[in-house]
Amino acid sequence: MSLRHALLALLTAQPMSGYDVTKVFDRSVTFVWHAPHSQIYPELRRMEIDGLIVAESSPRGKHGIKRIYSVTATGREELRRWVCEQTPPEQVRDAQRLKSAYLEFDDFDNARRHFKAHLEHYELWERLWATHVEQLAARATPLIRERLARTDPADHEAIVAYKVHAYQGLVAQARAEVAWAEEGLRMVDELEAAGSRAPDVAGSAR
Amino acid sequence: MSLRHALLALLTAQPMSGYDVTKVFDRSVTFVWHAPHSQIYPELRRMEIDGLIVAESSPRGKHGIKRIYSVTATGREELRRWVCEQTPPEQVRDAQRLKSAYLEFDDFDNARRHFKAHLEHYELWERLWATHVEQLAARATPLIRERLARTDPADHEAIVAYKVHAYQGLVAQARAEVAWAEEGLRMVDELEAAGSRAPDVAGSAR
DNA sequence: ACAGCCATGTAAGTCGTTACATGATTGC
DNA sequence: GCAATCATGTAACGACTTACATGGCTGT
Repeated sequence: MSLRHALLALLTAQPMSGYDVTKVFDRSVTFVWHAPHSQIYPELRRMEIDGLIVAESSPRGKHGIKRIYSVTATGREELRRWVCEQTPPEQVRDAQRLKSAYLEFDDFDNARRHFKAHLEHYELWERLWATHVEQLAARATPLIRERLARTDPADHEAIVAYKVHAYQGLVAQARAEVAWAEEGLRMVDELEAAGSRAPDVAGSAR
Repeated sequence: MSLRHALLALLTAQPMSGYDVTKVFDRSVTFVWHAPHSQIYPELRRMEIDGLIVAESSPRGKHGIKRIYSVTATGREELRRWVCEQTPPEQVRDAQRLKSAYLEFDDFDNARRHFKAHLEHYELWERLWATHVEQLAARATPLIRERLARTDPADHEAIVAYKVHAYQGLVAQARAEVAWAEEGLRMVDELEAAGSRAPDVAGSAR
């Protein structure tokens, strides 16, 4: 149940509405966890019921209510518990890689298209994450400013260092993916040059 | 629905029982996709209903039936369709990294334990995947032998190359994770040496 | 006889995706 | 007046996890 902890972590920086959270989650580059609003709103409600957060409600129009959530002492304790706990590493489940292992069912052009898309995707994210690392290191994002403003200055160095390091990990991953896709493109060219049979039919032999 | 395609891909190498598949999935290093048997058995049944695979059944003891599944022409076509189709890259959802970004809620010793576990995990998998790459390149695993025996020799080079490349991607990922964890350990040492405050209480300031 | 692995399932519950739905405010 | 964006939800379905459950075969 990491969505809950992602939300808790975010709200320790700054009290926010559900909408603000969805923005940070799916529009900004700020996060290592994706979730759609249809998952976020109900989870915030459940967290409120469980006493991890409290909402300050104000009316919005005739019907709606706007809720600004902030983390309670219980929520803070739960976040601490989760961070301290060792969680077993996730199991591999990598559809992109799985597919790449069976490209003999596809033709060379499409295989190249496949690796090109991979390349472009990770080049983009490498840039986004790298930019975010810079901004974190410069303590320049609104969120890190808020977080630092709410914590003891003696902790600031560690708070920033941990976040910078986490995003650097994502940058490194992205670089590895870019290199892998480039290698894939070279491989397809070589296979084609070596005159491997048009693989459209490969695998259908029996 | 990639489990379905992972199963299809596997069964194109060689007809197998559900049990064999679970072995390949969770005991051997052979795969880039994890799934427990409780997910595999029902999925195989559904795939049979959908005409993607057929079972050759033989009785086992008084009650049980042993089923050996093989891929039909429809199944083969479905696999081809899936491989050719461009799938959007997965969204980030990385609990380990999320946690690492909030280690200020933990103490230095436990933060180190966290990175050590990460390091050991990926060192292990790097070895396992690297070994698998070697064995694939040497065409030495039972599964790749079977697969090659059932396909046109003109395709063998591509079939092996794609699989080798896929697993090399996992090896590269694992190396990046190892380097990241080592960097994390250095970071914690530096933070401690620099005398950042005991972070047990960090973040609880308000 | 017992251990260990072969072999196959069900069930309950959680997590996540996709689509549907509604209304308010702000700026042009 | 309209578009864009703010803001908040529900519903259905599918994917995945964890635990429970059963029985066969093989070697010692």
